[in-house]
Amino acid sequence: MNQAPKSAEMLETAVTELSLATAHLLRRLRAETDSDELGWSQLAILARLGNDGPASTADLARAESMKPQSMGTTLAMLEREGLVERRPHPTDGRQVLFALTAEGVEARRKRKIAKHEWLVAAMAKLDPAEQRILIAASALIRRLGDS
Amino acid sequence: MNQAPKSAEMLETAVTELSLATAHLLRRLRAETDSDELGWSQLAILARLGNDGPASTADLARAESMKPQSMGTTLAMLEREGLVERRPHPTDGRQVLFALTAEGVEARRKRKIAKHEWLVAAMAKLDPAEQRILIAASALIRRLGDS
DNA sequence: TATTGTTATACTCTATAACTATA
DNA sequence: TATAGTTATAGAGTATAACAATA
Repeated sequence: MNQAPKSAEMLETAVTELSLATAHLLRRLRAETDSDELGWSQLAILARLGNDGPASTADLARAESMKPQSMGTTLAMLEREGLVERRPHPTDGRQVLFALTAEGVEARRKRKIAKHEWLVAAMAKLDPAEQRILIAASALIRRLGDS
Repeated sequence: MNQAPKSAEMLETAVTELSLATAHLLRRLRAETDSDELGWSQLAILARLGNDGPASTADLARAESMKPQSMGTTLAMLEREGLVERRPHPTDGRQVLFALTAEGVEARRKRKIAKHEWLVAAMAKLDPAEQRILIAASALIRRLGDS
């Protein structure tokens, strides 16, 4: 008996645990958060535009596993709040590039703090080894989502 | 420079990564799943009733970080599908206990497999050390959600 | 013909509010 | 008066369908 998952059944158990636990964490996090904050996909869009620069609706939809129509709706909200702005694509007249506004840069910095306050406090209570596991797992979870 | 988070800022970064990555994974998982499956909270309810036995609406709501009204609605759906059944509480006439039906036991076994098929495949591609990190992290994430 | 984006509509999940019944 | 549950309504987030513009 070693620590590695050995069978499809063990992987299935692990996957069930992972998905139910993460679903619960996100529900909890929403319950603990003041509701006029930005949603997860909205924060993800700000992060992506901040890190990678301007991007089109279709690019962002692919990156965040959403349909382009849904991404369009979400971008329209962020635009209405003044956090992103439209730019014409230099060569392709169909595309619209979205970029962070100055206000969007500021929102990215500030508003994610409110959203995460509860989780920061909860994570601060873990010991350093446990925190390291979660940090390593975050990178793996991102890879799974992107794969 | 060691591996442990040392400041509030490092914890904030870690928390942002964790929440955005998990939110993306759950979106992706939904996109990859045939849509007539059970939702996450529905699967969580079946798991909890299967592991811990019958429970009331209020108990389940607390356990899954939902409002009792929302839990009531969700339980009503599961009842309509024949997966859970009502029982009177032995001593408290206000409470209703919910329990898995035989069909619910079966659903718990079968339908979560369909829901998780994609993630099992993705996780199977990780190496054993990475799988172990995710398994350890799942338990921590559950603790964070319950805390 | 394929791709990008928009608009309209609908569905899922969860919340809030108002109510009834029991403790 | 406090707690458990129900019903009605609303909101966020995302999907599908139908369409227009550009490649």
